[in-house]
Amino acid sequence: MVRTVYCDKSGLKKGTWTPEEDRKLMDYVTRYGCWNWRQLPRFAGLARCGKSCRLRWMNYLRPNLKRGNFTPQEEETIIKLHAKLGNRWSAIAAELPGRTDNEIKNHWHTNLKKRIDQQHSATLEKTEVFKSKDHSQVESRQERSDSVSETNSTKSHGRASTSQPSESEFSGLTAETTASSNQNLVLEHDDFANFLDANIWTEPYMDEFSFDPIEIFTPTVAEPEFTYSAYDAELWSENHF
DNA sequence: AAGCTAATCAACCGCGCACTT
DNA sequence: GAAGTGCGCGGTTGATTAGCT
Repeated sequence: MVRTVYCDKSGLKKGTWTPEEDRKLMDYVTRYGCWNWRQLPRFAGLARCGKSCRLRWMNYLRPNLKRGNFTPQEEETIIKLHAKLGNRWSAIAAELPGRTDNEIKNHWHTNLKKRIDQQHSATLEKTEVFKSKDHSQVESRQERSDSVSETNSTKSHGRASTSQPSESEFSGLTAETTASSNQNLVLEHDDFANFLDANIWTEPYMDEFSFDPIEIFTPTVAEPEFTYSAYDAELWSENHF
């Protein structure tokens, strides 16, 4: 899962990082901090571009990074935040200590997105089933109504057989139907509402692009600037090398 | 065992923003 | 105000692994 090492035109190394490079970067950042990513590789003795160093540090070498599988709680948080914030991975990562934006982004694209899509299509399917079921009831109701009023009017024919029942058709139906005859329909409405409630991700997901980022994005308390002692570095190195 | 496909994830690339000169 | 520089972010790529036929 790593890119082969190669050098670009300017002689800068690209591709996977070697343990030696990691150690150099770790040592340097631990000792001097990341005062200038562009200059850093030169001083750290690395034939890498600053961007690459920054990325490696942020996504892999930075201490307090969690490795391994995402917990269900973390996944839940990601889904919620994604519904709220969209693809603002860094903002999402800020809410998940120890996780990087890259890691979250990868996890989203490889796992969570599919899951959400499945839920989304299941919701649509159920909605369609509900609509067609409801529609057929409207139609049968309309037919009965039509048959009654057939002698009085012939102009209303055909309307009920057109695609979707309108809102007025629904409200008319509620007003017209007796308690006993519409009981099933009411229950189904409730079931549908319950289904939507139970399917807690549906709404925010579908509403993803209609949020007001300024209104809903509540900045969290910034984490204190990372301070890293030589002892920590040693301890970390022991565990990782 | 071999070949193929899908999944995973580290790393690269390009763009935009903020800051400095 | 324009140009230059650095950084951060999000999208994309591609090598490797896992799973299936």
